[in-house]
Amino acid sequence: MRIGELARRAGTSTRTLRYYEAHGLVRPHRSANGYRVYDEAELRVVREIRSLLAIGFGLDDIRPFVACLRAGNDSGDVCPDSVAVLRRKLAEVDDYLDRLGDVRRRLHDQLAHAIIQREETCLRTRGPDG
Amino acid sequence: MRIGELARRAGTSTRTLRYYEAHGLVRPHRSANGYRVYDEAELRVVREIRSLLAIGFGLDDIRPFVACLRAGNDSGDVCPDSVAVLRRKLAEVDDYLDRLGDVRRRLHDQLAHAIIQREETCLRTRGPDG
DNA sequence: GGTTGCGTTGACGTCGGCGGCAAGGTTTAG
DNA sequence: CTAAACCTTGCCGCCGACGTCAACGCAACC
Repeated sequence: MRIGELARRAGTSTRTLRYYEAHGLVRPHRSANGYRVYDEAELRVVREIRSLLAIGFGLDDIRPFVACLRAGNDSGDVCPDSVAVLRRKLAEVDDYLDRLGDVRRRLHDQLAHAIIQREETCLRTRGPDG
Repeated sequence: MRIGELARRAGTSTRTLRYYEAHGLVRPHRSANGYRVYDEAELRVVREIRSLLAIGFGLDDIRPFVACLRAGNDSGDVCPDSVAVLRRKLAEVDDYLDRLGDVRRRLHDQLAHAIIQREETCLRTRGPDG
């Protein structure tokens, strides 16, 4: 399979596949004319990469998952390094959820306060009877 | 007040203040020698900017709040444009919280699955008695 | 043999909020 | 007089996952 077909089947671009390769995540062979040739298993790899990117992983975080797949496992998740990353990411997400919750509260309060202020201004401007 | 003093009092850098100015958020006068001169009210403005940046606003989002302060209001929140931004941001944060919750669940499930897989592998390798 | 559609490498652009440096001018303190 | 501490403008660097050319080679079809 060449780069165009893999890109289509993985739902991405050739640029992206070359980018992953440059970062050591995908490993094609080369045909006589220099074209990249991917074997079937790489589709799985690319899908794993895309899936993890989609939930906020960086390419560096993803490397252990790819290695895990390449080691012959059914899932990229089951190797110790992958599990370590999953744990770390879960902690990060929990942290971020906390902070985002704080932000939400602050936004909510600011909004409530702003609306009350506007109502009071409105009353002062137009008299207590509205 | 010149740029260095404002930077110190606002807890930021001169580079940052020039950046805000380039983006139309802060408006110093100029003294005869070309130095930026800020009046006292700008400290309030810069603090508003920093506060909103800290909770994830972009400079474009912040512009209405600055205008609101400059219009003489005690708070940058009370003007219609600011309220609109607050509403929009609250909605964005809610969306993001939802998606992050989904991500959290997926991470949690993946982690649980990975650990179960590892235990099973362990049992198969070392026999049912551990 | 010309066109079309693959492939290759290389390099620059994107977004946003700055950091940091260069190369100067100004002011103040000693 | 000089050094230090301010200030000015301008421009490149950063991060990360690519998009988007440019300029070329290879393959296949009519």
